[in-house]
Amino acid sequence: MVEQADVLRRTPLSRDRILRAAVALADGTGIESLSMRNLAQDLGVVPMALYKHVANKDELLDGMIDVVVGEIDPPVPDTGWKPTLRLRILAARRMLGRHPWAALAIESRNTATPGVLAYLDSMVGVLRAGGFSTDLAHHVMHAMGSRILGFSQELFDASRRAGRSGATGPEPAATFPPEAAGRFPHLAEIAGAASHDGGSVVAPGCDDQFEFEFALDLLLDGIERLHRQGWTSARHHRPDHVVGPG
Amino acid sequence: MVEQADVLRRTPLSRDRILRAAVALADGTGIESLSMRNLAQDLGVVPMALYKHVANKDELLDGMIDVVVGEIDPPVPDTGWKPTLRLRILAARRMLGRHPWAALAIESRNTATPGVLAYLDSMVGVLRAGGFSTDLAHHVMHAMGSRILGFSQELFDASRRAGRSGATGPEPAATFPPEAAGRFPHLAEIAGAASHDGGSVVAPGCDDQFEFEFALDLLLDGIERLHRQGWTSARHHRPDHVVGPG
DNA sequence: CATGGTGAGTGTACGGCGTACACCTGTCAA
DNA sequence: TTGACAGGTGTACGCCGTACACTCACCATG
Repeated sequence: MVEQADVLRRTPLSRDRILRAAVALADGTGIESLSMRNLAQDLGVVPMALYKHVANKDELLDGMIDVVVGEIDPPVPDTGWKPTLRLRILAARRMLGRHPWAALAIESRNTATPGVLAYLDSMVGVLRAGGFSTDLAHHVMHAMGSRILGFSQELFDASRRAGRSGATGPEPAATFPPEAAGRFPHLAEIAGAASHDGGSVVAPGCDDQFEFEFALDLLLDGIERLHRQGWTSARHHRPDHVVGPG
Repeated sequence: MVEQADVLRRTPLSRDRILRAAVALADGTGIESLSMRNLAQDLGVVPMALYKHVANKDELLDGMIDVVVGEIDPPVPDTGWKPTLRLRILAARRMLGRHPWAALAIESRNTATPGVLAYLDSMVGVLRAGGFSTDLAHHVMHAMGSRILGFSQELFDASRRAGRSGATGPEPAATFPPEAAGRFPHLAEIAGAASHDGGSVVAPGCDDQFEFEFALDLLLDGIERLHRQGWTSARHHRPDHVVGPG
């Protein structure tokens, strides 16, 4: 025991070890309970020791983001831009499933980390290789937005809840209490409409993965259509904002 | 002077007055510097006085959200679901322009506020009135996600920056420092590609409003297509996740 | 071997945060 | 007149990030 703790304490701190411990801590107890003090304690070290390896908490978060973004599977060479993008976005989504805190963390930062930039750059590369003009690729990247990193972009994302990850089972309807059904009839009507009557779905709630892929494919199909039509912003962009794929 | 302060102090506190002051404070100095202490000081009152009217800071934030969501123009009756949705979403976006902190605040909360639920309910109502099945309306609401509240859904939203709102002019490229251009060639190529060569655009950066409407119309057009085709999840939802609008 | 610089880890402290809890005080019904 | 009560106050606790001065092991150099 003492020996093991001793070994732990003797293992030298390093930026890498700190980042890995921070990711593990955030995975386990949620990002909101990731404090420099908790992290230091996990590492068997005094809080201020961390500051020899990371500038401050913001930089720590940036590092954590790059760690998890680096986990996203690289793009697999495929027949075209569309399946390549699709598969990689689904891979990013799997990463977010492992690190539910990452979405909010990335969105809260005001500046892009190198890892995120590298990811985005490679995604643009896929588009360009698929024959997209710089113009269209630009607008497509904006239109995809955070979805290109696998974000669900739902208003109330169950997996985003800051508390303990994993086993968020008990309350699928926590965001829509039953007593509100009367005041919001359309929502109530909609809520159970994920009847999934075609499949053997067990849960009464809706299938997150299905909703994600539905939205993703809706977007990708629209993009493909624009690409085939040779869409160009020159024909649509007007100062009075009569715009759009129309 | 003393008299005015006295009048201020004499004006009884109320939940409403607190919420309005909180919104004004967040608008002015950013959500991150909205503390119970600062807010109390603005109101000429001691911090703990606030707790007679709001349960805690989370409930305060919920109240603030409902205040600003209530500012969104009501839906204007129109020829159909598409322009109605479009106009109201653009109205929501204008609200977010006035209250840049609101997007992050709404996304960070894990439970829907009554105001947000009312907004969503009315949007579902528009879809249903437009002839959407409960099934399709359900999936459409998921696919729109936070965009239905006017969220840009961009990864690095300039207006989301927590600091001072307004006059964020000086650094449009803060998220993409020029020294990174070499390491991210595709991004560099894309960055300037918002050439807008068809219009009289002044700024070299891209036009947020254009990008937003581009993405919105891409989505709405796709939805319209599904609607016309009588899309139903029964034909697409399979347990093995071969899904999508295809 | 002595020495002195260097850098990792430590200890203390400060100002801020949300908020529990006991307290005062002005108002108003009985 | 009184006594309950609601709204505002003061103090205090335990968190937070982190500035700053420190100890001390290590190692290149004399």
